Amino acid sequence: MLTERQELILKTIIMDFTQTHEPVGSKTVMNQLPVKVSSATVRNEMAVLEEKGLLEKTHSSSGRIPSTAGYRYYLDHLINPVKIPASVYNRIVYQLDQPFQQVNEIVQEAAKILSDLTNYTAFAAGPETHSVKVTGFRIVPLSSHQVMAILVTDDGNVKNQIYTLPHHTNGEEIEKAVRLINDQLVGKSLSSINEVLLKRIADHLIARGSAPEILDLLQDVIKDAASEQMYVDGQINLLSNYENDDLTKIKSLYKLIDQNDALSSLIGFNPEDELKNDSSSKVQVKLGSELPSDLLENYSLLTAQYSVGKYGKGTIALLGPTNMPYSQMIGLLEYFRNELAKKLLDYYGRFK
Amino acid sequence: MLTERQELILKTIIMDFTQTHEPVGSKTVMNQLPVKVSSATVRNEMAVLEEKGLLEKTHSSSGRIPSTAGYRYYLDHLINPVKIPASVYNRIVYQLDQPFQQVNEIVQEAAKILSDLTNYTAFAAGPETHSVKVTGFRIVPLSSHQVMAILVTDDGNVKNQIYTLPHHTNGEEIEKAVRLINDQLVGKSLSSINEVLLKRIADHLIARGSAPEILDLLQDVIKDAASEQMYVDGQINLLSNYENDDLTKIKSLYKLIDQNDALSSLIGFNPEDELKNDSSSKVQVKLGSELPSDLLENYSLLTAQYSVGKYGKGTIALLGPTNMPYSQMIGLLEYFRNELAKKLLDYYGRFK
DNA sequence: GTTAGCACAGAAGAAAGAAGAGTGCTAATG
DNA sequence: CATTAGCACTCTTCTTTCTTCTGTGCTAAC
Repeated sequence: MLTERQELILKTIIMDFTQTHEPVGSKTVMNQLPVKVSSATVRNEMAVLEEKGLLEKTHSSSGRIPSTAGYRYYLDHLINPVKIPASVYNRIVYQLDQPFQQVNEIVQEAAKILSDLTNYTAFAAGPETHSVKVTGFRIVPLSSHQVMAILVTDDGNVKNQIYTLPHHTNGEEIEKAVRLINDQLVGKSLSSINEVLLKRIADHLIARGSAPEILDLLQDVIKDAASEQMYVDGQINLLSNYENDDLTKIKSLYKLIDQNDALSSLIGFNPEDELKNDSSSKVQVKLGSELPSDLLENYSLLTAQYSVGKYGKGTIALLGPTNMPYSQMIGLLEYFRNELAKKLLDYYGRFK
Repeated sequence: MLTERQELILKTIIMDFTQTHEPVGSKTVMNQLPVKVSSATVRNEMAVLEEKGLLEKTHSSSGRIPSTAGYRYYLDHLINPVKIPASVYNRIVYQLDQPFQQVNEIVQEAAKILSDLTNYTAFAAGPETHSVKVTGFRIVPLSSHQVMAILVTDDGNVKNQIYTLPHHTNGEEIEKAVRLINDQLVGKSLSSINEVLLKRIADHLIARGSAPEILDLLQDVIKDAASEQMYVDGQINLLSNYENDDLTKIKSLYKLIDQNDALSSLIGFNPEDELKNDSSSKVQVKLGSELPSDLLENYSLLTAQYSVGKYGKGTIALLGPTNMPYSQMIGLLEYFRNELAKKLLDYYGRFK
C-alpha cells in the first residue's frame, strides 16, 4: 500500500522521466510536487518506493527511474489520460477526410496517421471479419490463359487474385462453376465457410463436370479475405531506440514486425482480456517483460479496441519505448479510436 | 597517365579498403602487391597518386583511402568483376523458381533477392512499357455502388482499381461504354494513349449518352499501368551507414527512396548513357557526388539494364556505401540480370 | 514526522601521458 | 636514377589521472 504522497512522488517521477529520459533526483521532484516538502523528505519516500520495487537507480548515487513494476502501478492506478491538443485533433480529422474506396484503405491510413503523430510504430486492424458475409464471387477472363478471381464481401472489401490457368478452360464452363459457387456462398459469413462446405461445392462441381481447379482460386481468395489483415506503419521509428539496441537487433525486430502472424498473436484479441472487463473501453498497456519476445524488452505496446457497432470491433496499437509519455499516448489513442470508428461507420453508411 | 605499378597500387588500395573500410598503409599494400618493392617505394607512388587526386588521407599521417576520382579511375579502367560463388548462384536460381502470376511479381522478387544477397538497398523495374499494348479493359460490377476497373496488357500485367460510383449507374450502360472503349483501345500501345485519344473516346461516350464518369476510371488505371513501377527492397540496410549519418538523415533517405518519381529519375534510363555505348551490356556506377541528392553523398548507385528481347529492357540497381566491394557487386549484377531476363523470357513464353 | 547539513559514491568530462601506425624526407646503394 | 633503409615527426587511440557535479544516505536537530 502506498500513501497518497508516495503515489504523488511516483507519478511525478514517471511524468518527468518519460519527458526527459533522465534519472530524476529528489530536488527535481520537490520542485514539481504540489505539496511543500523538503528534498530530504522526498529522498526518504523515494527510498521506500525503491524498497517496494517501484523505482530503480542506474548507479548508487543517481536519481531514480521507474521499474517495470513502477510503470505498472502508475498505469493501473495513477494515470490520467491527457486531452490532445487542437492541432493534433485537426490533423487527425484532416487526414481521415479522404475519398477512401475500401475499408482497408481507411485502416491502413489509420496506421499511418498514428505513426506520424507519435513517431512510434503503429498498427491497425480492421473490424473483425467473423460476421462479414460474401456478396459475390467472380471470375473474369483476362486473356487466353489468365483469369482474375474476385471476392466481394458485404463490408465493401474486395479481394482479388490473378491466376494462370494451365490449359485453356472453356468460358462457359467457368461461368457455370461461378454461378454454382455463388449459389452456395452468397450470404454465408466468411467464418462459416469451412472444409465441409468447400468439399460439398467441389462435389457439385465434379458432378456437373466443371473444372475443379476453380476451387483452388476460390480457396485462395477466401483465405485472403478471412485472414485478419494487420497494417503497420512507422517501422523506421524503431530506430529511435537505436542507442540501446544494436543493428542486428533492430533488423530482427523489423522481421518480427513484418510477419503478420507474429503480430496478430501479439496484438490480436486476447480472450482473457475480453472477459475480464468489457475491455473495449480501456487502452491496454503491455510492458517489455510482459511481451512475448525478448527483442521487445525495452519496448511497450499500447492496444486499443474500437467498436464499429454491428460491424464488429477492430484494434489499433502503438509500439514505442518503455519510457514513452503514457498519459499523452493513451489520450491520443482514446481519441483516435473514436474518430476511426466514426469514419468507418460513416463509410459503411454509404452502402445502406 | 598512370604507370602500370601505380595502377596496381591504386587497385590494391581500393580492394583492401572496400573490404576492411580502414585506411590502407604502405606496408599493407606492399604485402598484397604481386611485385616485390619496398614500402618506401610504395609510399613514393602513393604520394604521386595523391598528387593526382586519386587518393586521400584522413589525417596527415594516416594510410590512404580512395577519393571519388580514385574510385572513378578504378571503375573505368581497372576493375574486373568477380565471378559469384556457387552458393549465391544456387540461391538466385532457387528464389527465382516460384510460381509467379505476373511480371511485376517477378520484378518485385528480384529486388528482394538482390537486397538479401548484398545487404544493400535494391531496386528493380520491369521491362519498359512503351511498346506494351492494351488487350482489354473491363468494368466488373461488385455491389450496387462499387465497380472494379481492370486493364490488361499484352505483357500479362493487370492493373485494377475499385471505385464507388455516386449514383446507381445502369449495368447495360456500363457495358456499352466498356465495349466502346475496348473498340478504341485494344491493340494500342500504352504510350500512344494520349489526351487526344481520350478526348475522342469521351466525345463518343457523350454522343451515345453513356456515363462520362467511366472515363475517369479508365484514365486512372491507364496512368497506373503506364507509370514505370520501381520496386524497392532492403531499405533497412541503409542503416549500415548509420555511423556516418544521423537519424534525421536516414529518415530523409527513406522518404526519398519511397518516392517513386524521385527514384525513377535517379535510376531510370539516362538517354545519354543510352547513346554513348550500346550500354545495356555495362553496369553503370554513379558515385556520391555524381548523384542528384546531397543525402546520397556517401552512397553509390550501381545500375544494370537487362534485355528481354522484344519485350524491352528493364533495370536493376543497388544503392550502397561508396566503399562497397565493387568487383563483387558488379559481378553479381551482371550475373543476376541475365538470370532475371531468362526468367522473364520464360514467363512470356507461356503466352505464346 | 520533517528537515538541514555533510560525507560519500559514481558519472562525465578534461587533461596528460604512452603506445602505435604510418608518413615524408634524407642519404646510401646497385 | 629508381629504389630502399633509417629515422624524426605527426596524429590517433587508448589509458590514466584529476576535477567537477549531481544526487544519495545518514545523522542530528527541530
